[in-house]
Amino acid sequence: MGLRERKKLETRRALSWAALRLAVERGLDNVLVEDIAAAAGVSPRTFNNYFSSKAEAITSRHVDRGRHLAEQVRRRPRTESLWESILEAALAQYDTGGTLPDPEWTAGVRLMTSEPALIGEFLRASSMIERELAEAIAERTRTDVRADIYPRLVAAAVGAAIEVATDQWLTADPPGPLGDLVREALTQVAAGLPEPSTA
Amino acid sequence: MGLRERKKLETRRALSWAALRLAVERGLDNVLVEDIAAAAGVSPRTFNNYFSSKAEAITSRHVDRGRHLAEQVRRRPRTESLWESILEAALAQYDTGGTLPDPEWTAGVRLMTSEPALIGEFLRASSMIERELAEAIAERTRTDVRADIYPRLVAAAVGAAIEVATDQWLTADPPGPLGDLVREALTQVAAGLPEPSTA
DNA sequence: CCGAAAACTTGCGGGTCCCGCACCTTTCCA
DNA sequence: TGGAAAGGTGCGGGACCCGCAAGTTTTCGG
Repeated sequence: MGLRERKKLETRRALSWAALRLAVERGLDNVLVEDIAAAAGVSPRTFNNYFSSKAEAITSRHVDRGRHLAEQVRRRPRTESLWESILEAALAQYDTGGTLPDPEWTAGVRLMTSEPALIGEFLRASSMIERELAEAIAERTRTDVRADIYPRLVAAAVGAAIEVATDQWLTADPPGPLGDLVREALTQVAAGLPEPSTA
Repeated sequence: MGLRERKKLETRRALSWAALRLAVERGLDNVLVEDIAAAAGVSPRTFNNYFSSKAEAITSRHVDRGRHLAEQVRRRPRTESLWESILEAALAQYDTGGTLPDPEWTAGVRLMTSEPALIGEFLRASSMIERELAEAIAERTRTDVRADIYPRLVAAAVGAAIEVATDQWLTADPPGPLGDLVREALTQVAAGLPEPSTA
């Protein structure tokens, strides 16, 4: 990888990181593009060469994380069933086993899901991720992303499960382990979300 | 309902309708807030008293449609299972039985899901709808939207299924009946999305 | 029916955003 | 090593969105 591309990636990371950090610190409305650019050591004009909006810069790291999940699903051994692979890949990312998740990530998600101006872009990012996840699933199941409804359906359902689990975790009063919630959500989805018996 | 509220609702409808129509006709970038306001017979400033952005105005009708779905789930007879109710409510909205769906709606969805500046707001709107749907499901299943993961999980899964079905329908080359796709998607989700046997 | 209060509309002004364009600097590669 | 390609920057402008302070319409109690 040449110097050129390395610098670009570095600048991109610096910008998205600065955007997220500043927005968490002061609130989105108190952060100008100018501030983000300054914090990353580039001109304001350059900011918009990398991201087309503040929101996109902030959600950029969320996208990276999601890509990682799709990648992991792809790497899982074929001896597993699809749902086993998905569950394991998801847990590898969300089950922190005892310790708390990265506080920076927590603050980021909390910001993106609460600030009205960010929610849309956040969901859009999730949607992009689901597209990649669908590709991975299509590969695994030998289905066709364009012709078959199946891979996108699974990807969307998985995305929904993780989203709900995360949201529940963020608002739960005594915050239990996030991994457990993700497992619970995915298991229920894979079981067809049977109506709870009103015993 | 007083004269005041009636007029307000009328203005709101006029604005969102004008926004959608103009955007479909000329493309989003060739429509100014000024144009929308003019088409609805109010001042530009008034536009932003009703909607906080062009995107919100356009997606407003999508929200209305979604609310209707949640409402219908609520009204279904309790003799049905939850999934029966959901399926019937969804089909009542999406199965046009033979005839083609409202071309205005089709154009609207196509616009909202293709124009980058609208996708975020579109998903945000869907998310709002899912929240209401979750309430309806919680009511039906005597679960708690805040404490239990179940109702939101179902709502999100249903939203995902409808979204995928719609998207598939929009891009399918010989466009089959939308109702069939929605039925198929919801049925698969309710069955736990079993991995297709690689027969 | 009336008059004040409440609600809505509108114009103005300003801060911000985002992009096209042209110019300059840096990196690449033959 | 020198031209080509790509990235960074400043300028300028169109558009957006909101606060504010009138002005106007609807409401409602007496």
